[in-house]
Amino acid sequence: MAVSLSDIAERAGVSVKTVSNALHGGSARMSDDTRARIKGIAEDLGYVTNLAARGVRQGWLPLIGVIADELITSPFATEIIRGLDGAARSAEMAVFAMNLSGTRNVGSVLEEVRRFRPRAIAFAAMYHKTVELPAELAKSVGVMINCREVAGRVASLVPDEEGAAHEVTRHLLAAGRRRIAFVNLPGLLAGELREKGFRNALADAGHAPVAILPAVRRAIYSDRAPSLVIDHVAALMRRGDRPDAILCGNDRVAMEVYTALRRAGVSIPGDVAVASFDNQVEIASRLDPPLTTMALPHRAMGRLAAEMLLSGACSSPELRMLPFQLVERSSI
Amino acid sequence: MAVSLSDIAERAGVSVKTVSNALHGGSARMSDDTRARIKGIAEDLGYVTNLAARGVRQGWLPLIGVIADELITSPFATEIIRGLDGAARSAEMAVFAMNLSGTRNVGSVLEEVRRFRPRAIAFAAMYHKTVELPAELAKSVGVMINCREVAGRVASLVPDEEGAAHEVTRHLLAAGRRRIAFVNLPGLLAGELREKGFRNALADAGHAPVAILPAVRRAIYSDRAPSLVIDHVAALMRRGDRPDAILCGNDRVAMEVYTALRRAGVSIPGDVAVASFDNQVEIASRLDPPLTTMALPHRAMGRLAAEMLLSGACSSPELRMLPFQLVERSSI
DNA sequence: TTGTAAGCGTTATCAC
DNA sequence: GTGATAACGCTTACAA
Repeated sequence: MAVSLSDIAERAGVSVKTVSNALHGGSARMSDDTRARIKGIAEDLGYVTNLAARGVRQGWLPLIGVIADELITSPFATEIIRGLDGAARSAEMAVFAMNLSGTRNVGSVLEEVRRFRPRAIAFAAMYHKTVELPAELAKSVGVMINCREVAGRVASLVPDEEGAAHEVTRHLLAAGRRRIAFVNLPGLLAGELREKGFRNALADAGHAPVAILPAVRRAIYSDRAPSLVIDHVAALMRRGDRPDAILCGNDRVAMEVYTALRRAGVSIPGDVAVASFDNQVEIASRLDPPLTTMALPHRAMGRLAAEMLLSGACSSPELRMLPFQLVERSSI
Repeated sequence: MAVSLSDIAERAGVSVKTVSNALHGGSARMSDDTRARIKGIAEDLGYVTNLAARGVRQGWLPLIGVIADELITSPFATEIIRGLDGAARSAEMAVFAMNLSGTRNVGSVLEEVRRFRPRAIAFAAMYHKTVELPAELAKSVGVMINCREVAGRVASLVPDEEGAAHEVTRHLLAAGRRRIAFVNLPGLLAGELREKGFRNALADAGHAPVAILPAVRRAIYSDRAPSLVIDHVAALMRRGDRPDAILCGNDRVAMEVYTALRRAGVSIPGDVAVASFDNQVEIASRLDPPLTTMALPHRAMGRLAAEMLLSGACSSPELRMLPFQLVERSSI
């Protein structure tokens, strides 16, 4: 069994409480001498605080529980954890992530997390979406990250998709592009909002989109089959009014758009500028040419979530939209 | 404060112990009637087991602590967690990951993890590497995942880089390729071992490599600058004895090799076959043509690690190498 | 089958 | 400044 306060107390010839004060009681008044001596003994013995014991006493463990709606598999999704972790650490807390995979429902995972008596609980989605949380569960969750609770019972942090689309579209316009097409993600909330922002930005500038195409996600077919994006873009480039810029629903779509443009003998950005969303660095920085894209505010969402949870600022169930950041590379 | 066993006991008119038996004492003998009644009350009251309290009693929390040497940022690295998580869950345990980022050293993170009194601790590296663990820390760590402890004091699980390279090279040879070049990762253990397997496979078949080039990692320069891989491969293709296959150090290198080949007007796999390592799906499946690559055994390492930790089979500090899996797409 | 008492390591209360 | 003592919620040992 690990060394405990009483082991130290015995060795130091003082009471347990004194040891506790010396090691953990920040401002408890005691002689510097005693304190130093006790700390020395603790060090010698290899004492490590038992947070479980402290947890019984206090009613909670210094943990921020995170329920992730899918296995945290996408590279930028881990940025959410990174943000949470940084902010949590400042408060001497740790992040405890639990994945909601397969058939497990939110209720059972939430209970699993609650068994550990975390100080606060967040719910994080891997893709921006709407989530339905049963009323009794909503009470345990302090903040929703990258998703919105349908009933609006829980504070939510989401990326400002519409604003980002507006911004990147303005950027394309500022670069002199006028005939802009949008190859969108089908059936995703993010895609819907991005499209809205795109349309608004064009309308504000007095232009009309050349085309808005739904991208067919390769995953629907197979890992190996070519996606329909290629055909769509090929058709687009055969039109008389071919675009001079293509905005893509995300970086993965952009990767396929690049393939299509290449096959059509179109140069980027000479003939057609390309821009996108997500800043999935592995892809965006290695495409040829490197892709200009709007970076998702995942880290910021994580950090803000932790700050809200720990400061108890999650009382009002407001929806906060965080801005993307434009990452300029050379595809425009 | 949350509802406890005594709340249930009071309501049920029985002792705390009886409630404990009813809810947690799997085979404890008691009337089905009482048990059902108690469970009903627990349900009504919304009872959630307090693992912190149980932990004080037992001396440990049902956690597998994982110390990750870098922020878990690479998409396949999360597979390690996934593997651990699956196996841990079978044993009613949870995985508790702690990142070793920035200036924090292993000792302090290890202590941070130990404060939570996990049942077992694993150390996971994001890239296959050699790790030096101070002797006193090595004792707390049960297994090393994706890395090897220099002193050989701790059981280690690593990918069989050499075997994978041997296998994929044989695969290229079986496809009729004879003039194979290798664009390697510089300064990485994985690259070194992969190169060794590559050389051996060619030697076994009585061939010699056309060229072995160190890839210069783009990250060393900047997110936006082109990598030297492009120049290297261009030079390679201008040679009289140009290769009919290129094996790449990993999928990201392959992505740049694709760019270089494309610029050189070389078709894949018609003129040159390409194969690689990692199976970073986002990239490999979306390249044009989709990339044949050896998938890292991250999930298997995670699962095996958890099984070893929980069965106490980590006593012998042996090094186990797990096989990659060939994922055939259409670049060969 | 159920109850009682003790103990896990910590912190809080209050007395000295 | 320091020390008893109780308490947190749970499990174990033992008694009924």
